Amino acid sequence: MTPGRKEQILDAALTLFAERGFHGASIPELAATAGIAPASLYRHVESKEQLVNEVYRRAKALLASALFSAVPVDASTPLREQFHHLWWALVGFARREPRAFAFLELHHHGDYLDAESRAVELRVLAPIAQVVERGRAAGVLKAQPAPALIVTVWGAFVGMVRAARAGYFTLDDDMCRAVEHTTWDAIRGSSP
Amino acid sequence: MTPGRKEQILDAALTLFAERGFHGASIPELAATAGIAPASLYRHVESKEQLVNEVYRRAKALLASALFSAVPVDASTPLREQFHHLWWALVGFARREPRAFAFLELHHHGDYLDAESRAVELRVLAPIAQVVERGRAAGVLKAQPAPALIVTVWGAFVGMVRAARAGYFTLDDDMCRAVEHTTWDAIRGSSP
Amino acid sequence: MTPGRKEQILDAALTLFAERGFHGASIPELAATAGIAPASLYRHVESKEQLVNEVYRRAKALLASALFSAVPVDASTPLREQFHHLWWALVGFARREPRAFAFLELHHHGDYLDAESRAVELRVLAPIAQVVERGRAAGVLKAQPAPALIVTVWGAFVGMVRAARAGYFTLDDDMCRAVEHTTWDAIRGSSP
Amino acid sequence: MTPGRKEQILDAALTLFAERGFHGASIPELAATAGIAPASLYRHVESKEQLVNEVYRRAKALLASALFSAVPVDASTPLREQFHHLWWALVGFARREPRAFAFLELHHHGDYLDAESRAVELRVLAPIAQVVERGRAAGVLKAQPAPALIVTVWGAFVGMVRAARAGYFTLDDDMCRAVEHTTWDAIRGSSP
DNA sequence: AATGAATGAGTATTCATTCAT
DNA sequence: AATGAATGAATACTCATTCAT
Repeated sequence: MTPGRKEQILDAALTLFAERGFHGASIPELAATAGIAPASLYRHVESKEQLVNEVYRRAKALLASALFSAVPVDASTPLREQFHHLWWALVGFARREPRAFAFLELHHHGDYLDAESRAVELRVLAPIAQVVERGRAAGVLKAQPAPALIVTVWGAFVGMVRAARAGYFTLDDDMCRAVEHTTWDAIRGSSP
Repeated sequence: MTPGRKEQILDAALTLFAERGFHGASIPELAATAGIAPASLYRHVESKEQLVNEVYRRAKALLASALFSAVPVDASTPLREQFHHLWWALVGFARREPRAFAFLELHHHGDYLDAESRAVELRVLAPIAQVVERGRAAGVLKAQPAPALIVTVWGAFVGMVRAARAGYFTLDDDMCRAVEHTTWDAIRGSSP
Repeated sequence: MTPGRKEQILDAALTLFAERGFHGASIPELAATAGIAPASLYRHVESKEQLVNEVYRRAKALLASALFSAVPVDASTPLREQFHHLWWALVGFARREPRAFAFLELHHHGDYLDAESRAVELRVLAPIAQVVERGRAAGVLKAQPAPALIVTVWGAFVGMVRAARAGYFTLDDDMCRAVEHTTWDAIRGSSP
Repeated sequence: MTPGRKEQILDAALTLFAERGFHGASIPELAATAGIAPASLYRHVESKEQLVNEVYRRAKALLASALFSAVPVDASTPLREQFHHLWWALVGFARREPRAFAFLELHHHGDYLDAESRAVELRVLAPIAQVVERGRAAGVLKAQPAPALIVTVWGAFVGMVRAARAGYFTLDDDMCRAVEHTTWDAIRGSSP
């Protein structure tokens, strides 16, 4: 009946799983956070495992759409600019959906994730990989293996968000710009 | 009597906690992995919480010693060289103690960590911070805020190790060298 | 649903706690006696400690009501008659609720009793104390300190019930009358 | 070796069993209180059950000897005087061995007591019964059934000690005398 | 659609006891 | 004689899940 019930459940699950992990969040807690009885939860969800997987796919989809929307259809856009779009798309995501971001970080492993959930993993980095490949081909990026470049970008970004969440600093524009700068220098080629 | 009992337990705990997290690893499993009965575990450990904390402190100590040993006493060493030492000390640690590395990544949050365990957190990054500060002062590194530089280095490193663990590539010398390269370019100053 | 569930549990607890004491009665036993699964017990009770305390308060309330109902509102009733009422009210209680009586005897100490439970203790002897005080004031009872009189009455009564329970005799009217007689002589003044 | 070892154990057991009951006192606690290791306890004692039984018999023996010594060999002693001896022998025991007294009260039931322990029960009240019987025969005591008289005396005494232990008053000479007085009046015949 | 009641399987932890030293 | 180490069985309690209503 209540149209948002499922939404409430997924939202509660996102929060609790992100905070305490899969095994640390119990069904009674999840139900209580969602404002319903434990038994009622099973009207909307098949099992705890199915629930994490659903949350996982949602979070990934959110991240993926943030990323895809950042890569311009027009391939002629200068790479530096593309990188800039990508970077701030990521920042936007981390700011808008901090719980989803934290959840994804904590759950990209785990026996409880099914095959389909794991599959999403790779697809998500595709936009980054695509930009990188194009840049390498055009000689604008370093000649290093693509994975080295990707890992540097993604790692620096995650490190920045984590540090902010841990309280070392706030995720303000200045900081994001600073790390965008270091990260771009990390991957760009040496030619002017 | 068996001198290695405690060691066995801490070892088993390191493995299981790293693989499944605190709540995902049960006492029966921990005991079985250590090759003893659940009840026997309590002759060596006060509680499950005390056990994670002990494992946590050990892992941090291992990481800390790897880092400290990498910073040369002689401050006149060129910074690029210092960075090189640091980088490969980290690589050495991640290779030698992959479980400790994974454990630390997964457990730097968590209600079950006591005050003392959390305190170690900051002390560990001190050597990196120290090198970075010196470099900034000398104009060898970028003028960006130190945290931005540190986060880039540490993030890229963690990203690399994680990606390797996830199976995207192996943590071989070539890959480590490649990311060392990108990372150095990320933080070094623009002067020749 | 089953409306008597809680009742069944409290009843089972009364029996087992009275027979074996708090530590001697286990949750599985309590649940089995109540005809439910151990886990189900916790839908009705918060913890074992809360359960004893609930049983304790119920038993005390039963005893208290038996006693209060025995003291006539009309203070002009001759004291011998009042004592008679009191005595047979006690006998009635011990006969009707032998388990409650046994339980109270065994549990008026114990760390597991909370502050509120202990508080009931004193209130219960109030009716006896009241009768005794009135009698002393009127010179119908001995001039001995009230506690000496109260303790004699209550002690003789408890002794009688205990001996009956131990099988030395049955708690029949003759025996109760006999001890009523001795006890009255114990406290009554020497005047005709 | 240490000659008093067994004594220490029995003493610790007396204390703990009296305070917390059989099931409430654990072997580790008993051993700790006795100042030895749990395993060492089993050098001196066969099992926890055997230990309670041993403590039980000791306590009963202590009480029995207090009572027996109070009944004068000379049967011609006036009964009031004999009662007086008996009463103060009991008082002496309750004061000298408060733990033994408390222990006996708490443990005269219990599955863990073996046949022999239970047997002691009856023998102990024999001296009281003997005095009572003699008094009834001589017409100095009430004509009520002997058990009624015994139960009154013993019950009032136990009630007094319990109340003192519960903190309602101290077991001083005045109080003991007062209750001796009420109790004697309870059982003595009506003749001058 | 929602839930109170119920429970088998599991949780961390303790206990009484044995045994090698 | 004494004990550290070990453990099977038990303890109080929680969980994920089902089902009747």
